[in-house]
Amino acid sequence: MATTTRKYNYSRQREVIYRLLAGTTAHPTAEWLHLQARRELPQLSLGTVYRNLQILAEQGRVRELQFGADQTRYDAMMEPHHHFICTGCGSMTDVFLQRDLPLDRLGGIPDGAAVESMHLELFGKCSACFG
Amino acid sequence: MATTTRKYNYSRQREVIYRLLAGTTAHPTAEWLHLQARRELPQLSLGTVYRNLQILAEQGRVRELQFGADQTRYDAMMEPHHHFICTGCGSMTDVFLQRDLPLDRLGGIPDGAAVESMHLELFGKCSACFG
DNA sequence: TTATTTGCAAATAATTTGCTCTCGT
DNA sequence: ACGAGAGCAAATTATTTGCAAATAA
Repeated sequence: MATTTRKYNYSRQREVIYRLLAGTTAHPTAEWLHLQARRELPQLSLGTVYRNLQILAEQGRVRELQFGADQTRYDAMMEPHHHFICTGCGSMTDVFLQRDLPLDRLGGIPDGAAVESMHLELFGKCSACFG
Repeated sequence: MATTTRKYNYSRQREVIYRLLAGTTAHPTAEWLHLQARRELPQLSLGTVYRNLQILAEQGRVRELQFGADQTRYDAMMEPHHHFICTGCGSMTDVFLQRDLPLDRLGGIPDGAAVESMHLELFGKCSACFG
């Protein structure tokens, strides 16, 4: 398979986007990043934001997150971790496992399949949305 | 909050869609369901499929699934369960936990937050894609 | 100077919606 | 009869892409 490698030049836009993403725990969308980044780079286009988020993901500096929402969210926290998602306001909070999940307690993993990573989604109400 | 209730009439289209979904473990997309259902209901439109999948979800008969893909997938298996997702071919397999996950091993759940449900995503290669 | 990146605008693709008509009760 | 559901096409929305000009190496 042609895992065509690729060369990455420096780009100010990309670093601004990355810095913003690394500086928040809010798991923002491309649109939010665009809005923020424009305070520094008023010409920055949304297309460029998307392109750079893709590149950052290829570089392993950023993770794309999906959950029942319409927009992809991004995360610069690359330590393995999981998420608590508030079903009230949609906010995502990082959750860390103190020990690995016991894979032996899982049934139904297809024969011969190799699990490479896992992501736990916890749904509920955050304190602001419930108490 | 206005959880506006709603009345549901019987609809042949809806039941065909549900039956197809309940009859497969493949976690199909709206498009696949549309294609299949049209063998029985040649006039069925894709919009109707989407509308009915939404209603079925409201009724708690169907679950919407998202994972890094572009298309939403649907699942009529409503027992709590989790998923193994092949990063090669994108197939999803149901995974059942033999015991509940030990929530006490999780760190970082925001104070005062109430976890209501969880979904574990396991990523890896299925036997066809790796061996 | 050569490949990469940008900004802009136009193109995609999945999903939703408006409208009129038909069906379920 | 009356509201719920269908079909169709047009509209939305997030994301991607083509292209000419700008930038990095």
